[in-house]
Amino acid sequence: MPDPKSYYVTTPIYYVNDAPHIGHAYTTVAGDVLTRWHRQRGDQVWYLTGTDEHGTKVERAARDNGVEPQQWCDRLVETAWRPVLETIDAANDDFIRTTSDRHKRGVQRFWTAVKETGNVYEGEFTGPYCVGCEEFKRPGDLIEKPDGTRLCPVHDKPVEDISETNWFFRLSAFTERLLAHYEANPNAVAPASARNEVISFIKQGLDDISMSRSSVSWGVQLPWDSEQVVYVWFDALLNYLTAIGYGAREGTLEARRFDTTWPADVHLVGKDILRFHAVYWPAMLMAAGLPLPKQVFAHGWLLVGGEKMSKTKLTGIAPSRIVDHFGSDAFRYYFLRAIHFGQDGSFSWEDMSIRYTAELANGLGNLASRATAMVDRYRDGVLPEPVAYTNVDLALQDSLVAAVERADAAMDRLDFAGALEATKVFVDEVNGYVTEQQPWVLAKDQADIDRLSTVLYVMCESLRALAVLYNPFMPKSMNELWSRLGASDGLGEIAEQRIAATSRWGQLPPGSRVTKGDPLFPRLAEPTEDQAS
RNA sequence: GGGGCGGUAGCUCAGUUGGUCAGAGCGGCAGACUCAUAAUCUGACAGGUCGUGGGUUCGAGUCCCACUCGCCCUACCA
Repeated sequence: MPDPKSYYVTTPIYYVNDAPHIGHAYTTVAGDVLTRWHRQRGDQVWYLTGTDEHGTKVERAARDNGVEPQQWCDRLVETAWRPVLETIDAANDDFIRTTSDRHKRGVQRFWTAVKETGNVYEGEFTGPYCVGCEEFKRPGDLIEKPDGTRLCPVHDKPVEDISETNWFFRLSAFTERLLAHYEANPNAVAPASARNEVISFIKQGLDDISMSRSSVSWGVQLPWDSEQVVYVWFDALLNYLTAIGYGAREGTLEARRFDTTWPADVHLVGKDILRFHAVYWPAMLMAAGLPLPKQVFAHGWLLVGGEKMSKTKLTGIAPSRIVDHFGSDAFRYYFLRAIHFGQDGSFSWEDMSIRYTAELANGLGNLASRATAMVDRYRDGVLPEPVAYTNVDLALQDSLVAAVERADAAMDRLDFAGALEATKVFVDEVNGYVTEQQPWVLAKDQADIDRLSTVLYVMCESLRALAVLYNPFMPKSMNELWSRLGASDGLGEIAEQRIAATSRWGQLPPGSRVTKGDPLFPRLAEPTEDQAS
């Protein structure tokens, strides 16, 4: 029997030379939540992230610091990039580095194969070149003087048009096929705004694009031309293939992985690199005769003070700054809850603080406290058996069914905010239920003992479902909640709970040991000026 | 220059194919309650000429045109 196809999600590989900021973490968290959700659907999942390590900037930075580029990359990966994954609690299955042997081999195989199809040819590249930067500039970056001369924005000196002999990828040959692909697969680029942008770009007509550089040395050498390296994008994009065993010998474990993993189900990308993923990348795959990714999803920017974060403006915020204060779960929750995936969203400490307090501390966390404290106080921590469900109880169960359906449907659209909204509605309903049923009043009258049992059970069983639904978003605290409910004895690990079964009522076994503890999401002091600056 | 997206209550934003669509959350105001993290719940409370100006239509945040403001892409920053 063939292995099932894995649900394969990727993040962009991050450029090592940048300092990791919450924008990078945002993408990684989204992929992590998505894959955890799919694991709880029972899917086979493969989640990939990694680093992009080639190019002039890296080489120059290494030399400036007096080390070899490889050492420079090793250091950045180990001290900066891998730790971020820990910080945000990402459970990626693999981490690909473009300087790894498996990647470089794969890149060379890929381009050799494409060259054999006739889609790579030798040509002349001409562009504005800045001697100071030692690199070609993008025409749009140049400062145009009234007399027509163009200046490098960095060195404020005139650029000159320089030609070099490069190898070109015959992108133009794929224009029609790309359009046909996107017409036949409207979800292949999402959201709709991104699709529009891609399609109108393709319709303008595509030019062949240079896929090698002779002026750069820190890169993957062309197998057929030792003077040139692969242009970084046409090296970097291939990580999605090389990481899962592209080009491995048939019969090997790697080859099997490739067969059961490719094509990717979702490439998560920032909207700035949409074109590479939705135009060049599928064209490359077409040239190589490989299946196309099912979807490229372009998310928006995190804005700070209304502006895109940037290193040069020093508005980049390290994930640990936020995680140290709020914790990784709140980090994961906040960015996916407050911002509609696909759109830009503003981050501010104040907004995060407000939402944390309202939704996690006062909403979900407090609900958990009320439930566990009452079972502890009224029943010595032993979950009672429900006696008779009233219409109110049954209505709440219906609400749960609706919440699970809404959340699961939202996740299909990568609508994280929608999934969290649907779940939060249920939290509010349970809080309302508790207030109306007044178990503290029932506890005062022996005649209400059965009713109290039922209400307490409904509260805890509701929390059981909430823990499952929130687990992909907030694995640490939901695991804690799971154990406070005493759920693992009867139900097993929380990560093993299936989304589809979440709304089936009555899973938490009566008799479970319920324990109260410190608040799941303690109220926090306002972030200090120092933290917020 | 070309292309794309956005401008809806004080704040952050939802609003499928045009007709209870003028909404949610937060904040504000009023009340209830005390199990809980000074948390929770209720309100048939307050708050918007849905960027501007035209147009199509019996009827438009919702379609068309123009304008304006903001953001993004246009060969290596999520």
